[in-house]
Amino acid sequence: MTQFTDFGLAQPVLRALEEAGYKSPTPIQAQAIAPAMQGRDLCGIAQTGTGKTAAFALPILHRLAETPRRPIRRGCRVLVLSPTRELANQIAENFSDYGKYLSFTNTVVFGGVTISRQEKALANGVDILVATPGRLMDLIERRSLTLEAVEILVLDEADQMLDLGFIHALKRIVKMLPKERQSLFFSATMPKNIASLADQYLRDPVQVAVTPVATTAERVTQEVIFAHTGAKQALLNHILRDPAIERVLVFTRTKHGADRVVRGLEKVSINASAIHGNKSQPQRERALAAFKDGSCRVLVATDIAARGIDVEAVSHVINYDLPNVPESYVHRIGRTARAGANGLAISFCNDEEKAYLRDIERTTRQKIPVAGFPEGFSPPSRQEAADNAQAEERRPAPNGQRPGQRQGQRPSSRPGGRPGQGRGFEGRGGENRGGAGRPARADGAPRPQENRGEPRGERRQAAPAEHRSEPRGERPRAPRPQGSGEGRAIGWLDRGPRS
DNA sequence: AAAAAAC
Repeated sequence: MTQFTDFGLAQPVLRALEEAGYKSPTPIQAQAIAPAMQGRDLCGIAQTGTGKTAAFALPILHRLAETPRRPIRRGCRVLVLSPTRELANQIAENFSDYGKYLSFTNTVVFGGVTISRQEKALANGVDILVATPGRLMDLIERRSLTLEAVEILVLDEADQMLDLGFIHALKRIVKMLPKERQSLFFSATMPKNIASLADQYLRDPVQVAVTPVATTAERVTQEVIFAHTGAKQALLNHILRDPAIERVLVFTRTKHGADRVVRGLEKVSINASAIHGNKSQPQRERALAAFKDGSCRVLVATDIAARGIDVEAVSHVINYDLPNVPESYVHRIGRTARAGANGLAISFCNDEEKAYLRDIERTTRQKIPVAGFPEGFSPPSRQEAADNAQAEERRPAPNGQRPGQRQGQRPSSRPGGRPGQGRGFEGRGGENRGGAGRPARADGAPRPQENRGEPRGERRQAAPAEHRSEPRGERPRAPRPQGSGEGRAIGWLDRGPRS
């Protein structure tokens, strides 16, 4: 069996790996590290959770260590592009971890936080820059960043980047890169548009594939519970009353849905926070940090967190809404059962979602066992649920607003409702600082206030499939978080003397 | 259709 020591990685990299307790590479690492170390281009098909980040971070650190040189002013030697801010942060943390015994500078830039600190961080150049496309373009247009000296390009989650409409930004970015460079592409799936992009940008790439598309993670026990829309919240509240569920990720289909679920949980005194694209960056960071450090056991998320968010010891994933894209289901449940742990994925399915369920089962080529309601749970009738929803609409919110009333014309610009502060002028900045001032708890987090006015009447529809009810299997105990959970603060890798 | 992403 291959060990990390077999690759001939630079000693400081090996030392960091050893300290982290990593001995043998995952399949993607086993295939990707050697060619990437040699400077080959790479096209990797791998889902998150396969050890993809280390698969490119380790050889990149090795190559930097082999050819130490000072980055040019406002330039970077390695550019890593990520579709979401959280993933960008995480990639940068990984570089910091694996590179802790090297003296490279590593910074991350993304939107939603003040730009001036990022500009300062780039002024003297950095070795490794992790970025989301929008802020990257912004920095380039401001002449705070140049890509003329990039030696290695990494495109992470390429398929999601394209889904999110980053193709134009991507093309502009790649045009600015030197022709002579190493390019590493990673994608969970390889649809035609990604394949042609790879064709265009990669030179004689090594193809690496480790997981067939839409393979659900092993060790994730899956089940589906049929519940009409009005019963879902009560069902969730009931399930989460079990204190054995220590860290649970709840997925909703919409941003409003996420906020609504959080409010529903809070009504029964279950502390939860939401993470989605309408939240300010500080709110997003607070929510994720509180979830990671255990001060908040329930994180309600849109698909922003479906990919790439690597939180240890997520014991349960609950699909409050089924995703209409089967791949999304795979990514979501892949958030649990990570690092050798077991996990349980429970999906709520209403009449309208039964079609999605069939799609998911077809794509993953497996039937998801149907579970009945948990013991002691009786769902509200559709009528009751509709009445409750109506009452909820009439009930004034604590801030004096009625649910459904908009905060302003552009609710997303001031998601937390902090008067007088735009989202770009608070928080700790996007660069890789020591994390000073990052609140450890979500306690002070502003409550979501974007409400919605959509009536909650149940749209009835003929129930197509009759699914057999099965007894609920034994639930896995939530694994205890290892160490601090949050990990150490992201730090600058202080530039030491160069050899 | 919704998701995220720059200001």
